[in-house]
Amino acid sequence: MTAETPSNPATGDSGARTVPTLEMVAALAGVSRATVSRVVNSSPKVTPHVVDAVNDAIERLNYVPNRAARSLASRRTQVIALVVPETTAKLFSDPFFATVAQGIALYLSDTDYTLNMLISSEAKSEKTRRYLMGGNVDGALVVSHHSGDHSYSELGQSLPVVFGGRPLIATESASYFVDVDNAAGAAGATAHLVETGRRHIATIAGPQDMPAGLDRLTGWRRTLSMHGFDQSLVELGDFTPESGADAMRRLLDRGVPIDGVFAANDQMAAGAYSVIYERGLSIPGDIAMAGFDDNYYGSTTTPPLTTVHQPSHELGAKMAEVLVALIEGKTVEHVTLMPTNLLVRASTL
Amino acid sequence: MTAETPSNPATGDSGARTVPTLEMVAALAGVSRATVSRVVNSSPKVTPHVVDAVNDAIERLNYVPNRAARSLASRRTQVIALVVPETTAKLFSDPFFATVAQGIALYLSDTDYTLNMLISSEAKSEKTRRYLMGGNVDGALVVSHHSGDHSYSELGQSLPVVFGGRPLIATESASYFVDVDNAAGAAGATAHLVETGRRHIATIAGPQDMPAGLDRLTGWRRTLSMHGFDQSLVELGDFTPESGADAMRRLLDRGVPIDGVFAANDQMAAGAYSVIYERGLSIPGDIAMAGFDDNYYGSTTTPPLTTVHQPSHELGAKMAEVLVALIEGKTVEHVTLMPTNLLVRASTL
DNA sequence: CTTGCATTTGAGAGCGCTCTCACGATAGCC
DNA sequence: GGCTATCGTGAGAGCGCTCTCAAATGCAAG
Repeated sequence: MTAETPSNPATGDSGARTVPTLEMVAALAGVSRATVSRVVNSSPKVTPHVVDAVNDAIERLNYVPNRAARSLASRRTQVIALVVPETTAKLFSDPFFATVAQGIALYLSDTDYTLNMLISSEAKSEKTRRYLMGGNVDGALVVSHHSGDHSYSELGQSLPVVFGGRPLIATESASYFVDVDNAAGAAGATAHLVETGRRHIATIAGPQDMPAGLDRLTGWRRTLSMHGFDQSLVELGDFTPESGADAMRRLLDRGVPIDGVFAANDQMAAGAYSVIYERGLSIPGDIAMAGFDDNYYGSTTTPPLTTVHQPSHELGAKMAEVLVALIEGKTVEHVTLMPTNLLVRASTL
Repeated sequence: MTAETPSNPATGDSGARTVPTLEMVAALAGVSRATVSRVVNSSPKVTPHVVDAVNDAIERLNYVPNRAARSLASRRTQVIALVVPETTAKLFSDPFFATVAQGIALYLSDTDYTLNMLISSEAKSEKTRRYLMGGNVDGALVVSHHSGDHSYSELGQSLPVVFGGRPLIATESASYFVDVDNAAGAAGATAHLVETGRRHIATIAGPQDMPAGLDRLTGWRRTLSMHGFDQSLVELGDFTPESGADAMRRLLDRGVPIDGVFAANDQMAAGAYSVIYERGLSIPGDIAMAGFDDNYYGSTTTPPLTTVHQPSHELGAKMAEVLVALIEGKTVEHVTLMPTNLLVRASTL
């Protein structure tokens, strides 16, 4: 309405609405700063009657603790960094990642921690590292699809760090991570295929240099070996629909019977669909299909794809939970695997 | 490797790796604290030779300014909040939103500002408001699909706030927002249909209580009226594929000639596709289709959908840019519209 | 009624930084 | 050469909070 000054209250112009301080609350409540501090931090040793008086003053002044001052004095920042390597950020539109981030944010909104999201490009990784090490955060969460981004793994030695997704090489024993139980999910999906009567079950596996690709293949093998079935029907893809189609083509070209396929993700399964139809085969009549991820690709195929749902939201929440526990000095498991659940749809009858 | 203590350096146990302070840098460089501060903040009035000495000391100690102390002393937090109403967060997997967030983060990574992401549920909106007003952030960005979430609009009076997406009622003159130029994008897509020879152009509009729905319809009208074409071929949808299919069905049931359709988003366009094929019509032979959003739905149809691409990444960056300008006391436009660009694909020849 | 102990409260010293102000040094001027 | 500007630098006072430590209070026991 007026000029452009009111839009910048930081300047402290106009009414000079001073933000209330601990001091002011103390004065109003007729106690000392220390006591107010105790109430604010819910220390047990304060007389109930005093607590009320202080809370009343806080309410009246609409007091909010100043984070900076608190953190300076307590040497705790109450800030958690969410580090997103830029390579992953490119895939930010990836629903999986976005949902993980959401889970993290939601979990933290119930705590006193604040989420600091930072995208670290290759070029500025040194800046990021410095920021993290400079005592500006209490801990860090690193979410990444690429295990190569574990250049941040060394961070774990001087700052609590929790990774989303397990590193390819688990030798970095000092680090903490939360991941989806890929192997169990894949084993479950494969078991479901077996239960529906399939006996010649192939898999379109993911890249074997990615934990998700590796573990899902392992899960498939686990179920097959449990039943003594043939484990030779493996073709690799790179998680794209095209690679799924190619892999399916190679599988069918083998000329051996195939009545079920477990694809390591929904994209590849969707790719496989087109090839199956090309060959005049039906789903699930001739071949039952199961995928992994539970995303748009699987839900829009005809018939809808049976798939392994990942608890991405819960994964994020768990990451945050583990980190907070770590920061607060509790002992926690280095590895946490989140259970998946099978979403049975028409592609497996 | 050892116990679980080393994983929590915050405790300050073990080697007690003290974080270097300004004081230490000053001592090492043989100058006063004030001078180091000047160098760190690149004040112009420091002798070059001294600057070097200080930078040298900073390098040697691996010094990083303590954010809390700095913010306490300067009364600036260098923190920008990204407020995501929970209703929007539910749609976090929405690529549009995720990309906007990414644009914001990326822009800020080049500044001295830090991004604080917070999801505010209805229940905790008071907590969020307090946090924002409590001097913990220098400004806030509010991203939301629902104009109803502008309960945060009042924030603008005491804190610099920039909204992503324009509010439905623009009377809140004091607020700043950045939006995609929906009307221009829609007008452009429609103009493209005209250019390819279409004369009977319908539209599947979005909800008229959402700015995006409203403005895209306006854009369609603008182009048609410019050419003196019939503007009666309007059916409303709610941005879902199903609603698009229904709207298309209603349009075709009118029994009047239609040779082009502008759908207010790709999802509805995809829904319309199925109905068009059901009726034995071809795309673009009988009917040319254009959408809006440029997402997965449009790119996977057959033929691929001509659509309006939104600069979501740039939108986020612009929001951050406007907010930073605002914080720094500069005068900026209240309204910023980001240009869209038309992605011509096979659905319009 | 005094002594001792537990428990609540207050005083005060920082946390690491910014920023005002005053100082000494250099430069420019008549 | 003495005078006033100009400039770079340092001293020191906080910013709002936490936390230690001591004082004050209350209460049970002697």
